[in-house]
Parts: sequence; C-alpha cells; structure tokens
Amino acid sequence: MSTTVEKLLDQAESEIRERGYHAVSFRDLAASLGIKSASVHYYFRQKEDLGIALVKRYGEQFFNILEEKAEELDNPLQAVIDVYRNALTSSDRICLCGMLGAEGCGIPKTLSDEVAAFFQANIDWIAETLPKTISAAERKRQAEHCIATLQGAMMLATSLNDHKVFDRAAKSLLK
Amino acid sequence: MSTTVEKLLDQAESEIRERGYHAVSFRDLAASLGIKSASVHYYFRQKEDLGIALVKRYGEQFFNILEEKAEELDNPLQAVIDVYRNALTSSDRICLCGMLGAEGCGIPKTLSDEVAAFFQANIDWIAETLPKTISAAERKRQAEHCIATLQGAMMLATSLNDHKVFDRAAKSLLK
DNA sequence: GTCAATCTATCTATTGATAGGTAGCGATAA
DNA sequence: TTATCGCTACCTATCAATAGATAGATTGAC
Repeated sequence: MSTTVEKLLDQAESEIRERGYHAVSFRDLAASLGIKSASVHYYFRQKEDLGIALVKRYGEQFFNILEEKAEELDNPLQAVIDVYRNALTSSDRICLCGMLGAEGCGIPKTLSDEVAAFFQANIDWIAETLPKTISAAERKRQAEHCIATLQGAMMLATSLNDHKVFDRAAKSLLK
Repeated sequence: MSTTVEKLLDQAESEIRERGYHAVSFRDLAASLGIKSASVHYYFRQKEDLGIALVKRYGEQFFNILEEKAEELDNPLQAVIDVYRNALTSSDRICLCGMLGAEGCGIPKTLSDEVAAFFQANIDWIAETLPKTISAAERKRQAEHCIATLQGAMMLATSLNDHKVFDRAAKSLLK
C-alpha cells in the first residue's frame, strides 16, 4: 500500500503529463484521492514545491530504469528509445519534462530549472555512451538530436493519437 | 496600422507560445492592447474560438512562408528547417502547435483537432517533396522523423535557453 | 501528551463569460 | 438639411466558478 504522498505524486504526475501544469489544481488531485485540498498543502506548501518534487522523482526513476535497461540490452541508444517508448505507451502521455519544458516560462523558474537539468543530464548520459572515437562535440550533437527527436515524437504521437508515429520517428535514430 | 483583431491574434499567439493556453487570460490580452476583456469576447465569443482562429492563421502563414522558402532554396528539407528555425529565433518561442500539441487533452477537442491537422499537413508536405524513388511508407516515416525532431528541438532549445541546441539537433536531418 | 495527518472554514484573486449601455459614423428618409 | 436609424466597436458592471493558500480545530496512534 502506497502512502498518501506517493499517491499524490502519482496522481499529479499523471494529470500534469496529460493536461499540463496549469490545468491541474490541488482540488482535482485531492478529490482523486478522496481527501481535501488543504491536505495537499500539508505535504506541499506551494504548488511549485509539488512540481519540483515531481520532476526530481521523475528524473531519478527515469535514470534508474535507463541504467537497468542499458545493462540488459547492451545498446545504450536502444535503451534510451525503449525507456521513452515505455513512458509513452504505458500511460498514453508525453514525458513530464516534455510537458513542463514546453510550458517554459509559464511555470515557476525553480521548476523550469529542474526541467532543464533533467534534459542536460539526459543529453550527457547519451553523449557519454557514444563511442569515444567520435569527438566530444559530435557526441553532444548526436545526443541532443536524439532527445529532441524522442521528445518531439512523443508529442507528435499523442497529438495524432497514434503510437506508431513514435516508433517510426524513433527508428531513424538507430541508423 | 493593424486592426484590433490582428493585434489580438498577434498578442495571443505570442503569449500562448510563451506560456501555454491555460496561462493566458482574456484580461491579459485585453490589458496588453489597452482595452477591456469584454471587448475580446466581442471578437471571440469563447476562448476556444480564439484558439481555433489562432491555429488556422498560424497554419496558413506557416505554409505560405514554407512554399516561398522552398522555391527560393530549391531544397525542401532545408526550407522546412529554416522556417522552423526562424519561428524559434525570431521570437524565442516554440511553435504554437508544439505548445498546444503538448497540452494535449488539456485544451478543447476542436482545438486539438486543428493542431493535429497542422501536423498532418506538415508531414504530408514533406513526404510529398522527398524523392519518389523512396517508397511512400518510407517517405512518411522520414517526414514524421523530421517534424518530431524539429518540434522537440525547439522545446529543448528554449528549455536549455540556447538556440544552438536547435541548430545542432536539426543538422542531423540533412544527412 | 505529543505529534502526524487530516479536516472545516474561509480569504483573496482570477477566470471565462454575459447583460446591457454608449459613442461615433455612414446611410437614408422627411 | 437635418433627424434618426442601424451598425461597429468598444465600455461598465457583474456573475458564478475556480484558483492557491492559510488558520485553526479534530482525530487517533504511540
């Protein structure tokens, strides 16, 4: 049985990934758990605090799963694609950071900084796994291309309501 | 001198591309033009109507500029990249449809349908310009990859606050 | 008795939306 | 010529709903 905080984070992540930061309210979240909005404020003083906790947890889970997958597959790039693909298909939602990244300066600065850190870590992780025969600048470029494509593909696939769009767009990355 | 409706559309596009649909209010827009929110409702009965007018205008302008650029450059793919690049760098904002596409089912259905139509037209345009020696399915796939990458690259570049991220990510598309 | 976890109740601000009024202009009929 | 009609482009005033947030009471386990 998960705790109230965990349920709160799960629900918030789900709703924000579905509709965006501003379309989700403490009352929504509370109602989904059968509690009152004041109780949400007990765990997260401000909405901003909830957002930051959310992105931090998301990043940790993401990299844990990624490391696991990379070891299992022995193909880092395929691992990244698989993790993104699973994030999309298991929930029919885009990446939490993809949503918050799009909302840009519509969300608190501390939150968008956290989102940017996620992307940077993601890029660095990929760049690090590419063959060292490639220059550092080129590895960085390829990593940026990879993340851009995967994030864009999630958005495109949900907008067009077809997961196959993601699969097809991601396929190019393996060439 | 532009009319009030045009100023309204310009302001709304700018603000929505910056912060998202839900973070923009009729009062914001009205205040920016020095009028009252009731006057915005005079031109657009509901917020949804404004959104739809916005996406339609955006799409028309986008394809007009794209056709022009394609003729000028004689390289359709480069033209697409240039138009996206200009959309990003001239305003430091992501694509209107990129933002609304991310917000997914947080926006009215009629609006997200319009956004999806923009993406589909975009994909079809690119697929049409690729060499006919490539199969239709493969052309479609490459077109989807292209849009996904460009949309993702805009988001990534604004999140990381560095336009060069867009340029580097987009560079792979020309190979 | 203490403390975590919840509640009730309430505040202020903002939202999308509506009803109804008004100023100014061009067309038109007396 | 002038009165007035109708229209556009705004306005004031207001609504109900919802937002984030806070103060302070209650409950129950240890």
